[in-house]
Amino acid sequence: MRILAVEDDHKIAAAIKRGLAQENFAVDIEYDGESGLGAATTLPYDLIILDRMLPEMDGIELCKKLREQKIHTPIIMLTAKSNIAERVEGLNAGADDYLPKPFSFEELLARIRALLRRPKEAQSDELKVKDLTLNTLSYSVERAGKQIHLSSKEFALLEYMMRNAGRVLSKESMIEHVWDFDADILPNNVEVYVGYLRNKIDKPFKKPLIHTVRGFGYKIE
Amino acid sequence: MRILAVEDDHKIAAAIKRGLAQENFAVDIEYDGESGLGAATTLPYDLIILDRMLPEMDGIELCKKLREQKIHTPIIMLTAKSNIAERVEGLNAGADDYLPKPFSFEELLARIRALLRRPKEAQSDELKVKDLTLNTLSYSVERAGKQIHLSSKEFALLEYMMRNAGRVLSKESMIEHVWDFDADILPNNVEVYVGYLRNKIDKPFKKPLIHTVRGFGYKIE
DNA sequence: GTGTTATCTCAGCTGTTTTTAAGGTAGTTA
DNA sequence: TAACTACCTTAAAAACAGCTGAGATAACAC
Repeated sequence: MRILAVEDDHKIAAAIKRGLAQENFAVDIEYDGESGLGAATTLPYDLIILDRMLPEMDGIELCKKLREQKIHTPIIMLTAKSNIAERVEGLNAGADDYLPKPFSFEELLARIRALLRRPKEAQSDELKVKDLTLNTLSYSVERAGKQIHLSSKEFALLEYMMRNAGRVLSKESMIEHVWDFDADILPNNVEVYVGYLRNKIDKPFKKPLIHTVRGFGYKIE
Repeated sequence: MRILAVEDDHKIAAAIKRGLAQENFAVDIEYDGESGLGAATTLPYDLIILDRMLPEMDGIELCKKLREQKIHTPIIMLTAKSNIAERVEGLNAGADDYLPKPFSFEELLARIRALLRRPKEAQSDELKVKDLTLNTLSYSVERAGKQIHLSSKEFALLEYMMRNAGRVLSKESMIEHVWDFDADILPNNVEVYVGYLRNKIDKPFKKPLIHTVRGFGYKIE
C-alpha cells in the first residue's frame, strides 16, 4: 500500500512517515501543493493525506484538481480548525474524510484503515448474513449449504436487504429501491414479498433472519 | 459528491432525489434543458443524470453542449426507449452510460457507483446517555447491555429526548416533535408515554435517567 | 395454444399500539 | 392542614400495522 502525504510541517510529516512505515505502508512526502499534485498524478497511490494549508496550492485546491482529473484515490484532509463549514468545504472538494488537528497517530491510522477497507467491501459480489449467502453474479442464494430458488423480485428485495444488513428499511424505501419508479406499488405488496422470502429462507430453518420492526419496516440480521 | 439530475417528470425526479440523498449524495434537480445547462456550467458536479426527453432542450443536445464546453463530468442518460440506435446516439453525444426506462433505483445506483468508482460510506447513528444506547439505523435500544423493545411512538419520543439530553423539554415541544402536526394530542398523552418509557428503561434498573421537572417538563440525563 | 410461474391486489384476521378518561398521588402555597 | 395544581397510573376503547389465503392478471416456456 502506497500512501502520499502532502504536509508542509516537516515535524508532522516525519512523524506520519515514521508511524506509517512501521505499519508497513510505503510513504512518500511532498512539502507543497504543486509537488503534491505532480506526485499524485504520476504515481498510483492507494491513499492521499492532504494538509489543508499548504504553500503554492492549498489542500482544497489540490483536492479539486485531482478529482477533476478523475483521480478517485481516497483522500484524508488535515486541518487546523474543526468547524462545520470547513469540513463541508473539504468534503465538497472531493475529500473522503477529514481529520482536525491536533490528532493522534492512532486516529489517523484508524481513518486510513477505514478508507482502505471500503473499496473491497463495496466490490464484493457475495453478500453474507449469518449462514445465508447471496451471489449477485450467479444470481444464486443458499442457506446452510442448501440452494434456494428465488424469483427475480424476491432476489432483488433480498439483495437490497442484505446490502443494508442490520439496518431497518421502510417499505417505502424498499419500493423505491426494488421496484420501477413508475410502478404504483402498495406497501402491502412488500409485506407479501417479505412473506414469500420468509417462507423460503426462514421457515425451513430454525433461526429467522428477517425481523419486523413494527412501525418502521424490516431488517435482516 | 454532488449530483445534478435533469428530469421533467416530477415524480421520478423526487424519487431520484430522495433515494440519492439517502445514499449521502447532494442532489440538485432541474426540470428543463435550459436550466439544466445553466446549473451544469456553473456548479462543479461530480455526476449528471440527464433525461433524454426534456422541455426547452433535449438531453442529447444538452449533453453535446456540455462536452463542447469541455465539461467532462460523467453523464448518465435516461431514456424511454431502449433500442440500439438511441443508445449509440446518446453515447456519441458524449454520455458515459445509458439507462432505459423503466428502471429501478438499484440499477441507477449501480451505474452511478460504477461511474464514480466510489464505495458507499457507512454511517452509524448512535445516541448515548449513560448506559443507555439508541441506534437510529437498526432502531434498537439497549441499557446496560440488555435489549429493550419499544413501540414506534416510544422510540420516537426517546430519540427526541436523547437528542436533547440534559435539556428540559416541555410536553408541548414533545408533542410538536414526536406527533403529527395535525394530531390533537393532550399533554396527558405525553405523561402516559413517559410512564411507558420509565417502565421499560428506568424501572428495571437502579438509576433513573428520565427526570420530571415540575412545571416545565422532562429531561433525560 | 396450454400449462406454469411470477406478480400484484384484496379482504379478513390478529395482536399491538395509541389514545382517552378517570381516579390517585405528591409536591406547593397559604 | 387544607386547597390547589401538576403529575402519575391504570384500564378499556379505538385505531392501526402487519400477516395470510385466495384470486386476478400478466409473463413465460413449451
